[in-house]
Amino acid sequence: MERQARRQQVLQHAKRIFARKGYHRTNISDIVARARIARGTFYLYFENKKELFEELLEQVLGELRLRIRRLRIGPEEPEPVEQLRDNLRRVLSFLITEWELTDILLNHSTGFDPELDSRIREFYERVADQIQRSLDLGIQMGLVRECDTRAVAYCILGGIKEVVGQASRHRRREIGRLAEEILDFGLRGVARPDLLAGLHRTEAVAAGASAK
Amino acid sequence: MERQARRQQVLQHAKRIFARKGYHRTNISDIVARARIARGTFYLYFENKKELFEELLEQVLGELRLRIRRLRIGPEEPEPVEQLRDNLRRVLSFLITEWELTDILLNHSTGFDPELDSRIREFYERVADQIQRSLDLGIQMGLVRECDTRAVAYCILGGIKEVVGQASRHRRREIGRLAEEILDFGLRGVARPDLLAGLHRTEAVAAGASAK
Amino acid sequence: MERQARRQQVLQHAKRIFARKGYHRTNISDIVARARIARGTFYLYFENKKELFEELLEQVLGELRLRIRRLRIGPEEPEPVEQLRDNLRRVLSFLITEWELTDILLNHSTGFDPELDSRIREFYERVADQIQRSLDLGIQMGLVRECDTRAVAYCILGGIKEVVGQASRHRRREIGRLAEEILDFGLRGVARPDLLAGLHRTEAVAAGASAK
Amino acid sequence: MERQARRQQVLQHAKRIFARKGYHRTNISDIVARARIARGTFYLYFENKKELFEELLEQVLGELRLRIRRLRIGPEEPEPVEQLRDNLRRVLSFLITEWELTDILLNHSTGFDPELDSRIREFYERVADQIQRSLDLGIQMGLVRECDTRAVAYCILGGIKEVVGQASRHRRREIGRLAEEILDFGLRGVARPDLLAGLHRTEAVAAGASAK
DNA sequence: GATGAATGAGTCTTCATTCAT
DNA sequence: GATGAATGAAGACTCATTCAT
Repeated sequence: MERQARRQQVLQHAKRIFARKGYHRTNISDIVARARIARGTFYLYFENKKELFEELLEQVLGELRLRIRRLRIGPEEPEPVEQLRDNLRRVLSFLITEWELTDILLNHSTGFDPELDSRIREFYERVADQIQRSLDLGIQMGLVRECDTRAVAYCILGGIKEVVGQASRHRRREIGRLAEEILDFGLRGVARPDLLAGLHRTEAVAAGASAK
Repeated sequence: MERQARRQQVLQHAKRIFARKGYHRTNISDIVARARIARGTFYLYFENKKELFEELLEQVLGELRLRIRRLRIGPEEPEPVEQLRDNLRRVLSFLITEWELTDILLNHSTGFDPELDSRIREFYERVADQIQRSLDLGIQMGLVRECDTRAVAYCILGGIKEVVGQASRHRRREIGRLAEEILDFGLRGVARPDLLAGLHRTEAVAAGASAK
Repeated sequence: MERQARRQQVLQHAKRIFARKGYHRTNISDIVARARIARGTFYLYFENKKELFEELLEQVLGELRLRIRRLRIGPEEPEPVEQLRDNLRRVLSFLITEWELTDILLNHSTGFDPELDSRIREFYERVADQIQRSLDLGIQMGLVRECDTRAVAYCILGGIKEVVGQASRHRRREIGRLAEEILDFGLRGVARPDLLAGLHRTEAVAAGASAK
Repeated sequence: MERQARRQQVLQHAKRIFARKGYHRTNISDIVARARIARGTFYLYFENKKELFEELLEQVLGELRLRIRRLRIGPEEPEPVEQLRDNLRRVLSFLITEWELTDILLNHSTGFDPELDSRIREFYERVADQIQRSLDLGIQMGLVRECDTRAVAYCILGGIKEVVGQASRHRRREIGRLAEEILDFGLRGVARPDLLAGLHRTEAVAAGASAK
């Protein structure tokens, strides 16, 4: 446990530096200087630089996986739109709190190790899958218009990534509003037009959705 | 002129390698081996590795700048939506043809040099600006619903990036359809709901738009 | 005394590891893990790694010194050949029992510390001296033919080292026979030819020798 | 070829240092300083330190293999003893000229790499095999007494190693005499006693041998 | 202009030893 | 006495860049 505490301490320091300088420009010297430990101490807790980095990456990916929940359908369950909103809020609030990790994930995690690259790619694929499934479901339920759900899923995923990236860069904190904005944009982008007519903002969609 | 030809030749080879291995894992040896020139020769044409990379980057950014045109409003000009569609098609067709450059831009260009990072960021900011301006204009013209145009601009930008990234990775070639899908999604996401009612797909929006 | 017991315990464990991996590839971690003590504890009992090694080395050298006795000449003393045989048996039986130490001495003790190197060299010189003295004595006594006794002493020493090395490597246990074989070979190599004529095997030499 | 020359130059310098300090205490800095090349240059010619060392080792082993020839029997061939003498002389003269390599082989080549260790062991096994075969042949021809030819082969091999080691250490140059002394000792050690009677020194043996 | 051998600063990593608890 | 976490000096290796030919 003590060991874990130490690891965490080093991880926290490393996180900051990686976020600022990226993987390659960060060297062991930077990390140990910042963490105020000796060179050798680092290697007591981590195999090497790459392992440390991977651990940070797994941290973000793990947290994100936890926060993205499948849509559940049932009488007891909240409206789909509500569930989407919750997902989005959970993800955004985590990413904006852990903006260093976000930055690492979005900007510094790619291109130096084929294995890591594919791990990240896979993660995004998984998320895109989930979005796509939701869209397909929406179509079945008559809430979503016909479209190339794969392409649209990527559009949505990309939109989220970009907004989050921007928000984390500028340390924006109005998560609620951002989530709403993204959701609104996304839902309108995919909703069946007749459900949107004459309505204003998201409530409209939600209302349309709840009209079943 | 001969000089330029030589530079281009080396750039082409480097492009491939950077796309496959990224900046750091690509070394001068790789490049000169592939370009069949001597190590020293490389430095006759390029200041250093970074300069070569920057040049490739400028190449994409330049091409993209050329292909993204401001919306022009006037009696002679095509419909705004048409102009957007043209922009999107020009960009996509370039990115998918030059998928190596796309890959470099989207996956390998960040995190190893602060200056490059900010150059890229700036480019994206500029694009986001343009999208935002279009949205603001749309609002003025009564075509676009009220929204946080900055956030939505990032959503749109991100969506395009992600779809393009996916497409370039899998060498997709159905640019026209992809452009349509993105456009459709984006327009619906921002259009005034009343303009969408009862309509199907993009033609609806276009119609609404032309109805002024 | 307790202290000595602890030292011995550690030494025994270290002995095994040194024999298997040699000085450089054996690290303190190996030793303390095997001896089930803490890293720091090691340094309570030994100055450092080198000292531990030296102690093992002194152990072999000391034992060998004890087991190699000078030839004594006198009416009460056994025949010279008998004394040689006893020396050889004592040495071989020790080396083969303590095959790890043997391995350390013969294969891993050289080349990493000038001081140790010269200590070992000196030991061998001393042994070579003793052999040479025996040969000189043999010449005086008319038992040994004229020869470069130094060179021959080295031959004998080298022969013993090699046979022992082989035997220890393969855990051979037929010490008596090996001793006999070496003795036989060595004695024949140095005996005055006229004493060997018409005789068979070592008994012959022994007989010739006892014939004075 | 130029490349080979350079390698050789570095090898020569490294040879000296390895002979003086052994493998582990020799570091790349020592070698490049001595060879007056840059750190990186070293790695243009050698994979790493170990590879360089192996090359030196292969050099000695290769040369020795060349110099140790099988006994050939036939009417045109020199006497077996003469062939042995030639082998011994060729080996000794090489080892004493290349005393650094000899030193490396005999004193510094063991215990830091399992693979190298076994390569050297194999070499010696091969030599021991050859000696043993000669002895077996000698027994068939009635020149050599019955004995444990394996053990005796090791005695002879060890004797040679020790004498050579001593000679190389003190830069002895009287190869001819040393060879004679070793040969004399060895032959007497193995010859059938009846062939030795009444004879003096090696000529006796040679004569006995040629008497068939 | 072209070449490619040479350079050496920069990094990671290991491991014997120390020392606060 | 015992512990084992921490230390940091030492050393191997890489690779962008230079320069004599």
